[in-house]
Amino acid sequence: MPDRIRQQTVVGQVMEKIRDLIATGKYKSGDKIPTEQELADRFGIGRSSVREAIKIFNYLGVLESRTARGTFVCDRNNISSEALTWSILLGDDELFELIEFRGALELWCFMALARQIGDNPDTHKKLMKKLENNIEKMRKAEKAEDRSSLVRLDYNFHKMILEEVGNSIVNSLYETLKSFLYEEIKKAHLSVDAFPRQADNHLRLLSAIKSGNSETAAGAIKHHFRETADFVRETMQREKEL
Amino acid sequence: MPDRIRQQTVVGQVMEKIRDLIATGKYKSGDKIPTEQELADRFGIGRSSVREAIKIFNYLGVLESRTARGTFVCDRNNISSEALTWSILLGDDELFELIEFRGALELWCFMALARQIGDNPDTHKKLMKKLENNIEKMRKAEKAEDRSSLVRLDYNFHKMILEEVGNSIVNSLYETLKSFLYEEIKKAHLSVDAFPRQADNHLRLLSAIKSGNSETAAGAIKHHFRETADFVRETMQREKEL
DNA sequence: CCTTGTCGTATTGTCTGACATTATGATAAA
DNA sequence: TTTATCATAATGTCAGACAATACGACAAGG
Repeated sequence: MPDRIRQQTVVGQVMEKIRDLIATGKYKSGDKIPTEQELADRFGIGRSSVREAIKIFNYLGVLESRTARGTFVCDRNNISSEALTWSILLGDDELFELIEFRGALELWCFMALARQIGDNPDTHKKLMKKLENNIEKMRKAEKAEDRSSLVRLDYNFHKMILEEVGNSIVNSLYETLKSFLYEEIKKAHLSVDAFPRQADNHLRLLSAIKSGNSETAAGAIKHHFRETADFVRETMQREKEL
Repeated sequence: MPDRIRQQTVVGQVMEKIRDLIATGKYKSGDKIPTEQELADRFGIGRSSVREAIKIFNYLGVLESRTARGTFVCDRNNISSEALTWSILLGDDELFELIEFRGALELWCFMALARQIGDNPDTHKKLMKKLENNIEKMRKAEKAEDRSSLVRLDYNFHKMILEEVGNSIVNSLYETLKSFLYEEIKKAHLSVDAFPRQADNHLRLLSAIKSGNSETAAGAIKHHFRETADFVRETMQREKEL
């Protein structure tokens, strides 16, 4: 089946024009492009068509419109991984696939981090300190049976590691996953009597990282996620029984 | 420096509204959303504001507006690659992050697959056959110096594995990445004289999977991706020298 | 000299109403 | 049964208006 023929719309043509202006270097990072009215006049079209094109570029992080000032070409572009995010949003994926996927992201981050530490044990000292601190708080929360804090601490633990490795795409996706999983996991924690011993579990993860051996780290994170998955599975089972 | 305060614009709010409508499942893939005028009335705003929001979603491949028919929710494999294309114009950093991210997805799939085979060596026999077949074709393509085929075979090799493991999120994301990376890698292959010995490389990957040991698989895939990254880096270097 | 307040201006943000274009289905004609 | 015509509804586009606002100039006051 051939792709649907999409006749070139005015907005599409404007986008190409603007794209060319940037691609050819006519306007560079930080430059101010002509006003909407000016572009509309130059292209012989309505201002709203120009606006729609500019709006899209705004969303893509290519242009930035500032009220009363004008529209500028962005510099270091943080191209939106929104497109990737939407990909997740649009699917009616199973909870387990989300957890699996989250595991894939973390697996990679853990291994990368362990590897870096293996190469040079002096790096990431600060992070280690913060992680230890976090685990300490977990212990307190466990004692106080403060489950809400526990979930937050759990999330923070993983988030800190993700950020340290610093792939912005991975981070952005993780953030998206969070909004899906966070509530789910929180609910799970609140609904059951027992919950995993988080502090100990995370301590194991930390040791694995410190070992500087990516295989050890991989083993630990895989184990961790298998436990999480089991826990969620169990919780859902109980919910069904009600 | 604190983030710039960006006051919520009407269009931004509309986008959130629409996003919610989809996220909450009110409108699913293939559904027709209300007309622009209807949405404008419902939200108590002008039609042009609704249009701008819808336009952006159109570009991202989330919605599809058809003249005289209405606006529909896309299914997720239409997520626009064009949006990602823009990042080519931008820094090289993003490119490496994408490659890294792709590596993260594959790492997980390889390990999962190897693990499954380790647990039960009789599974996935059919896939193994197909992979061997693919490598054979690579050999021929290498002899014929048919680089275009080589890129396609490379992609297929990885795609087959991803599909076998069968996490739909991972697959969907990989598909999105493909449209973006495919061209980039193809360009790289075409522009340099030498290229890696793909058949041998992939044979190593296959053996690692067959071993049924996920650590072995992890090592192999990491090595593979380090090579790929180096190759791209090198290519870009050469391009800069021109 | 420095701060503060006021005002004009330029530009984006938004609304409205109009008309153009076109895909679809109903109806009529052959 | 096929073809032609037409009405309808929706998006596509345009023009004009006004609102909101950031910024610079300039004046007032200390």
